[in-house]
Amino acid sequence: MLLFQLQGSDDRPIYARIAEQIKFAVASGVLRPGDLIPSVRDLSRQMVVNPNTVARAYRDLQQEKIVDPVRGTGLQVAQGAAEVCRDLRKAIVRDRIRAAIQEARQTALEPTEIEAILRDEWTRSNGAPH
Amino acid sequence: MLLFQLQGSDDRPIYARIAEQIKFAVASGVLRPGDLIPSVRDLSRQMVVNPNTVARAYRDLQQEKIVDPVRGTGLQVAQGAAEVCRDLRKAIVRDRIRAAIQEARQTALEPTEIEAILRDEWTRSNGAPH
Amino acid sequence: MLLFQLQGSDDRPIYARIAEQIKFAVASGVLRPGDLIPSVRDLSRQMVVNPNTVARAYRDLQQEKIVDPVRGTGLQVAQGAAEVCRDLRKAIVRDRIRAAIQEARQTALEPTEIEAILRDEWTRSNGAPH
Amino acid sequence: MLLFQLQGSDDRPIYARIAEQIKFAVASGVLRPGDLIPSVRDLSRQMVVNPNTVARAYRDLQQEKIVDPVRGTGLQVAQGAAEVCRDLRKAIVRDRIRAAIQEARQTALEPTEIEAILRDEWTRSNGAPH
DNA sequence: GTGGTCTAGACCACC
DNA sequence: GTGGTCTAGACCACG
Repeated sequence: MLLFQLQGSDDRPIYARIAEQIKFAVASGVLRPGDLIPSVRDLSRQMVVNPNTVARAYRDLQQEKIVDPVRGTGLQVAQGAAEVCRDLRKAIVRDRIRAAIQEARQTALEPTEIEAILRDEWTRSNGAPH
Repeated sequence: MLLFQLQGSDDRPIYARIAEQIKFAVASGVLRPGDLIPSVRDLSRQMVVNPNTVARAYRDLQQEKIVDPVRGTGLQVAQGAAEVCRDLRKAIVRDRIRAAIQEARQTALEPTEIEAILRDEWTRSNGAPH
Repeated sequence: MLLFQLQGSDDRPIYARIAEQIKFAVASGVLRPGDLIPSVRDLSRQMVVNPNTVARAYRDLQQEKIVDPVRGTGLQVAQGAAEVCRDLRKAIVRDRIRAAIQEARQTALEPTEIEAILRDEWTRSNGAPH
Repeated sequence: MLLFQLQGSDDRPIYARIAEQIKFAVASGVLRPGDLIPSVRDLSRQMVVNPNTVARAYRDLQQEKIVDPVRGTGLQVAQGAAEVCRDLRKAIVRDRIRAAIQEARQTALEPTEIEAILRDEWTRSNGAPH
């Protein structure tokens, strides 16, 4: 059974995180083209979130053509979605890392220090994988 | 002469970016304990921003004990501020990088792919330094 | 029904008095953890004060972790807040009394005279309770 | 030699504290009618304070008839000043204590708790006199 | 509906 | 000159 939930500290809007989770589920193959995603009502109950918030996430997903409406049934993962999401996922990851590094540079920290932090955090994340 | 200005795309509030710039200036030694920071009016003129917005940033800096008020004169960098800001700066950088890596992991990307991206972006940032 | 209002003569800023009233309401149990505090707009209307002034008070309360934001809903009293506020209230009272006594001593008044004033004012305040 | 200096934490304006110190010196007999008070320049240097600030304090003292100008010489303590200051001193002390007690009552603390604090702080101030 | 941000401009106390 | 407070009103994101 699919389980979506909000992770800890994160100041991004809830609807964006919900949409992202769906995309990542598609990207990793947990959800495949043709699969129905959870109904707004179900997901909102499961996540203890206002239904409007889930609806907003789903609206965004429709606009991005990640999901298609099926009359009287629900929303299904669109045909091209898997590939789109895989690309998207990688691009998102890359963008965030790029931004983090760029910001680090702008603080006038020594490049060697930044590199040390990068190595450090990478190995650390290997040691205690989520 | 000190030059503060708002960088390009950044969705954080203006006052937060102003406060951060001051902190980084202190961290890097451009501003030292005892120095007066630019007056609200000067800085607001220089940055083309409402004086209240600068005032808000300065108020936050006071609460964090980064600056001290000198009645009728202005705000001066507090005594312990340099060290505090250096630590702060490093902590901020570290946190952002950690968050970026952690999110990358949560997307179920292959670790080797993440590592590749890290390397790639790091060298890329060296090639075209800020 | 909760009633907040500005008391008579007091040269402290309005936002500080608003924040203090909230704290005291929490300390005395009128507001309990999980309760929503009045909305910025409601309270500003009730107190005949600019909404920004109330917002400023609420922002301070957030920084002190007395209240937590619930996105799109309002601000609720934080979990640990009751105890914090009780301590705070007592500390405030104690500090003010200590300061008053200390200043009395510094004026080179006879200790017996100070003590007499203390007794006098205490009984007087009992006679005509607020 | 007379020594005036600013005490620690106190958010009242500097000029008010200077004026108060002069008054208390008169009340306690350290300064007597006819005595010259320090010149603006001397006192400002001694207290490491802007001369304007001392001048402001002296202006207030003149308006209250605590000191009289002596042409080409300076300011001297006025004739009736000693008695005025003694009364003033007591009134100030009394007012502050009254205000402290009144505020304590408004916080909805138990009267017994307030009384305990009063006793406690009074004995404490006896134990470690300034 | 909620709070958050920003602008504009007035007034004040202090030095 | 300095910062601090307050008002008025606009706009935005979120639920």
